[in-house]
Amino acid sequence: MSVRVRYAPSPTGHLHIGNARTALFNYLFAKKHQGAFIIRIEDTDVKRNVETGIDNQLSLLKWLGIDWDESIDREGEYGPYRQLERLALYQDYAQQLLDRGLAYKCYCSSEALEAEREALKAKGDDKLHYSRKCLHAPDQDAPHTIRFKVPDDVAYTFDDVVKGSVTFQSEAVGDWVILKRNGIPTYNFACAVDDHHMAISHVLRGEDHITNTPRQLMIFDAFNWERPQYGHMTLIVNEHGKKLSKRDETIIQFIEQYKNLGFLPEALFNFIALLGFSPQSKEEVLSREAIINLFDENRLSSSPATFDKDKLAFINNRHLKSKSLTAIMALCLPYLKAENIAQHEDTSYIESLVGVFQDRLVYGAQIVDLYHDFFDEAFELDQEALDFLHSDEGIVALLKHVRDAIKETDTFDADTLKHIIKSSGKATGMKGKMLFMPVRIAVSAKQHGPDLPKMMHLLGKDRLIDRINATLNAIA
RNA sequence: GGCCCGUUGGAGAAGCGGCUUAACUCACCAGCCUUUCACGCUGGCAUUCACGGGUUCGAAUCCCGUACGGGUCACCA
Repeated sequence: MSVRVRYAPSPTGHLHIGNARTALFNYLFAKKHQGAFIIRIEDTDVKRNVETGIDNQLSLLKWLGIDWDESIDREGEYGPYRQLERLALYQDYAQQLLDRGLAYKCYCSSEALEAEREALKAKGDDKLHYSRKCLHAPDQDAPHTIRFKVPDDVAYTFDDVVKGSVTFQSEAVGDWVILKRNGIPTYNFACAVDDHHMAISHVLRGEDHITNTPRQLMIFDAFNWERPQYGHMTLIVNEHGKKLSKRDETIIQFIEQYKNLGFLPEALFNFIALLGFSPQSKEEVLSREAIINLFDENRLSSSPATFDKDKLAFINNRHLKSKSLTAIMALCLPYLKAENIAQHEDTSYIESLVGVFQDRLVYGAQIVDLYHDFFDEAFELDQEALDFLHSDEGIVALLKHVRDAIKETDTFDADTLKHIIKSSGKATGMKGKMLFMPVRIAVSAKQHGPDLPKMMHLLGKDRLIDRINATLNAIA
């Protein structure tokens, strides 16, 4: 049987990191097994469908570098790929179950069901299952749902690709709705019918779906269809071990936000691939090709994957470093323009600026923060900096020498500035750290930063002189 | 509460009964390099795998129990 996997998003909003991960692993699985990757749109919750939801998600998947073989924009022989266009199919199967006595019509109102559940809860009942009140109800011409009649005493066992053997007893599941009052199937029913009809061989999805699996198996068994193989990928959790919630503001969770911040798609691809999967490799910074080659579903982790922001930063930084200066300039330019820090014409300025920060840049938009950190007018020496400046008698003379040399120079570039620092050192007897560090502090107020002469060049002559004077005043 | 799943260093994470005196990565620290900073390179960083029992010649690895954490129980997907 050929490998066919699917990613089944609902068009309810933006591409979440967890969904991107599901899509990515299915894509990798298909690549590895020379199978087909299908995207099926699960739009059965008509109230929540968002008009542009799907186009937006698909374009972001493409941006990440995830491609598919069949979907709404690439019809294969298993279409349509949108569930609302397949309603007749589900209705037909629901009718078959009805005819065979494996399902029944339920005339209970939502309110009545809600009350029933509340009552059970109040009684302390563990199961909260539907009472089967309508199991033998006479056929009526009234609005109804169709419920699947869950068989008694059946153990649903499946060999999960990541969890191993998992069993659910049928008693754990109440008679569940397969067709809603509006004639649209519920998720579990549509999903099972489509997985069969689209010849899906493997279902890789998040662990939050694991309790849905017995319901879907019931449908496969009822029609005697061959079950696909399931694999439930571990949840992505935050640093406190909680499932990533879309409301959690401490973690950026939507792919679009990363794109807007100037993260690299290949870095995100890399990072997401490491969420619940660990390649047999000493290296964690990997290209898409390397990840495709290294992917192995047997190395999917069964313990929760922690979303590690530091790791993301590291990975993106490393991918960024391997880029050409031109590429990084292109990445940073929009942010610099938006802040009026630079314009298209200033290529040599942008080149110097980006070049100076290239090593430490984590994402494109960060260039603005780095710029402000080092070039803003605000210039304040903290206690640690002052202590350092007071640590040697010769520092005042050194700074004065540097300042005067800057004043007098006609050429103003990084090489000249480097030369000025060196000759000031010679003239005042300062060297090594005691030469560079006072100058660094006097022009940036910081003890860490980019290459000193280059940074000084970017600061400009006037600002250098002002800052050195301010420093001299501060330590006088 | 029922049912499912998980628990390895400051952080991520390998390991699937002897090759583990627990890989690799991040962070951190030290040294080298650079007349500074950063990059880079080298080295250091868990006598121990939630806890308690058991199986075994041998357990982080298997079994049972406890604790803790999480997921799920819709006419949502």
